[in-house]
Amino acid sequence: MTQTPPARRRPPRAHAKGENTRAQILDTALQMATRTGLSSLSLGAIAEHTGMSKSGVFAHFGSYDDLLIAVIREYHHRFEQEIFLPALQQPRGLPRLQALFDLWLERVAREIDAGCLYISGAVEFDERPGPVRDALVALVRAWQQALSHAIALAVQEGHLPASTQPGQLLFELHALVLAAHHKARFLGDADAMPMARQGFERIVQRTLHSRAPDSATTISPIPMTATGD
Amino acid sequence: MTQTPPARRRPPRAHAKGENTRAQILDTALQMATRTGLSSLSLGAIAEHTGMSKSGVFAHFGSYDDLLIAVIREYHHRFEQEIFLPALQQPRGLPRLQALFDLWLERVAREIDAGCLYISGAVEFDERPGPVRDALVALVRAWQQALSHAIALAVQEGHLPASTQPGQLLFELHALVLAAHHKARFLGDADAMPMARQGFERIVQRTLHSRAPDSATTISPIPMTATGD
Amino acid sequence: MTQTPPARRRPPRAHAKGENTRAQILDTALQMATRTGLSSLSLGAIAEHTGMSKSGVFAHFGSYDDLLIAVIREYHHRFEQEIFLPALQQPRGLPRLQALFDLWLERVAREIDAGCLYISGAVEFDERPGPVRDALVALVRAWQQALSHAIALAVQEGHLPASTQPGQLLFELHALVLAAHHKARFLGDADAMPMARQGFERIVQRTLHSRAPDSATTISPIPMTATGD
Amino acid sequence: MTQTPPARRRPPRAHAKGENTRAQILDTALQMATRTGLSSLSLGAIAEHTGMSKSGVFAHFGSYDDLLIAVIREYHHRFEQEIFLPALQQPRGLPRLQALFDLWLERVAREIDAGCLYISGAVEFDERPGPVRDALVALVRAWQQALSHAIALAVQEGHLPASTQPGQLLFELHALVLAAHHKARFLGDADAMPMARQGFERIVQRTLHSRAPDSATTISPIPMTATGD
DNA sequence: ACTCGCGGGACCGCCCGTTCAT
DNA sequence: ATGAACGGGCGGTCCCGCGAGT
Repeated sequence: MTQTPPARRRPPRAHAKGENTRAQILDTALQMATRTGLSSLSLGAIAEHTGMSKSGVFAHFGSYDDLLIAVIREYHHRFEQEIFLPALQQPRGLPRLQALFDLWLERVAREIDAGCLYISGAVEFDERPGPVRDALVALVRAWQQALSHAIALAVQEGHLPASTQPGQLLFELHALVLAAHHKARFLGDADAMPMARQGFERIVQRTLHSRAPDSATTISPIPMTATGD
Repeated sequence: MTQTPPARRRPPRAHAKGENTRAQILDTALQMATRTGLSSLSLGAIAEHTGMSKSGVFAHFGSYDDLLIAVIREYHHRFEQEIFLPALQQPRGLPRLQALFDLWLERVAREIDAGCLYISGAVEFDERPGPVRDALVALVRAWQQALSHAIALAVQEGHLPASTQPGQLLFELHALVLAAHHKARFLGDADAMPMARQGFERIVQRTLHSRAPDSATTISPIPMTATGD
Repeated sequence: MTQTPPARRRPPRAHAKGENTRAQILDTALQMATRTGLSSLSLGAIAEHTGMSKSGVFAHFGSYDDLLIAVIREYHHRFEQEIFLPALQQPRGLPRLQALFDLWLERVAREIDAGCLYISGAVEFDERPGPVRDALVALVRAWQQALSHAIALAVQEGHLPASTQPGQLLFELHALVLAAHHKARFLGDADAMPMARQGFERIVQRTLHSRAPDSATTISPIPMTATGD
Repeated sequence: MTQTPPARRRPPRAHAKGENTRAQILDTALQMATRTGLSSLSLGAIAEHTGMSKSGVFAHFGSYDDLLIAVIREYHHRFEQEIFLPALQQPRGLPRLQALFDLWLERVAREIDAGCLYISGAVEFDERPGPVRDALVALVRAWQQALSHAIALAVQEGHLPASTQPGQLLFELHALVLAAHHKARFLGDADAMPMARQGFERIVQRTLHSRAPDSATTISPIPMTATGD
């Protein structure tokens, strides 16, 4: 969950006004992207929503691709603020992992202003190589790394058995979120989130039972400091 | 798994030449769509790939939306031929369910001429209401119905405990395929398919042990005729 | 009001079926043209209205222009049947002239299925030289010739003074009809026809008074055979 | 005769360059429209005539309809400058009415760069409802209002008898111009203008004699200031 | 330094009249 | 009399640069 290098073409920003405008553009664009997908972002549409001119929008980013990348980075930043950091408040181990999962899930299936860019973007760009896709992949990988780390900590804490395959578990948790996204946003079914949550519990139960069938079924809150990673 | 809502404008086709051309257009378009997404389909691009003129392509479908719908239906048809029907050869119960899952999975993660339209289309159209989305939703639902049926048969055959929650199981299986699609096509990881398969096994184990821990762990091949559904 | 030479490209027609179809096409096309103008005629639209295929429509006329010309000729034919011939029933002189004027006027301002092709076509083709315009001009001239002849007869009969300038009178009568067309169809005013009729009366009164102020003001029906021209 | 409904989309223009280009586009488009009709205006054709790109032309008007409306308004503006305002220089009453008629007539039958949009547009849009037609109707009505006003002034000045029916007179004058347009531009006859002028005189005579046969036949130039309306 | 007006070139879905073989 | 296919044109939108205003 570390940050990738700064913008590629633009000189280092100094003037506050331009910064603010750029931030406002990104905010608007991000809202549009999470609602109707990255592919619905056009300079004209952003300009209309922001009340600026197309070229005014364009000037803040060297190209359309760079704008997309900036939007993705902005999403990543907010994702960190709203999902990753809050989850760090939870004690390390299963509670934190569960928090990461729940917060993500909540974001995915939220009704308005939602849609996870990591998910919709993945499909939109899965066969369109280029810098945008590269940026997206990098950030998704960072997020998966963070999840992996949380899993490792849970093993380390003894909440999950030592035999746990972290990659497999990550894969399965990710799968649940993807499915929730699909079921909620595409099919329009209302029970996507409880199903994903139940899936999480079932996975954890299964993991616990596979090698440690005698431990407690309900996860007790673990009284450890555990704020850093 | 059979569903063919009536065409909207075109009269029933009779002449063989036009049929062939139309089939060839659909074939080309389907290849393009599975490789780079439905949104990459344009009349001009299809015309170029087929060596026809734009208007020649257009004339076979009353509108662009109708073309998309035809592509989706064609995908559905092939999906039936290559995944659903072959799986029916397996004895009903877990073997057939596994076959459905495996064949689907294989299609999803194939390297060239692949990508599952049910998955990519879902994201591309999850915020674009209209007849195209409706057609897509209908076919995805049909496919999920087929999977549900297979699960129910597995319960009926005693391969899965009576306490099985079919909806939850379907959700989790679907999740694995979505994740495999994501991991293979977007992230480019090679181990997507084994992970999905292992996920399948873990889910089945979980289901078996959840309420009926005493039944057989290994699935014996079931000696029933069971070719129909 | 004499007929111009037959079609230009098609071989002499023999088969009755083809004749009937062609007549039906012309009928449909003529309705469309009088309602929405010659420029709204397209092969596709005609095909749809007739239930035929585009090429089926096309095949009956060597080209689009020939179709237009055929439509214009068909209009001319009906114009003769519905306006010219009935007016010939009136005794020659002012009564017949008035009948020509009234019948024409009625056709021009009729609410549905109306619009005089001689008028709308004149504007649509006034700067588009070619065979269509030539045909249109020829038929309009024929009609004006007929009007001129009626005027001459009225002078000859003594209903109009010998000093009458036939060309000028024709011009002014034509003007009234054009104005009625404009006022009724474009401006949508309901009083177009009475104004045109009053204009007719005023012109005739003026003509009568200019040199023969002593003759009868009301036109007495003239008891002559007068069926031919 | 002044009427400028608010523009529909574009912000108020400030930069001179764009204004100039827009004016040049309108000028070119207006020439094309007066020569070959409003329906001959297409973005591509205008672009070609102006040496610009289609999108360059398009960008100056929010839509094709807005372009047409702008062309019509431009015509209206020039009409005011070249016909209405000069006629105001004539003393009110018959001289001014005659001037309005003559100047209009001259414009209608001019050989190159001519054709009256109020006339050709009326036929082209008489069956095509929409904003373009609405704009055209509004401006034609404004012009007719101006003519009506001039007629009323002529009555007021005693040049025409009090019994004059202004609507009828307007109708007949309009008729003459329509007929001149038809005769000159469609039939290609050279004597359209003199006929229209003679028609004007005959109408005036008719009006004078209809109820006030005792007044002066020849119109004496009226020695009044009367420049405003 | 920032923002904008303006214009371009490519492409979009769609419809046109036309040809050709059947 | 038809269906297939074509080439060209339609109005409209896209992303993108240039030059000038502030």
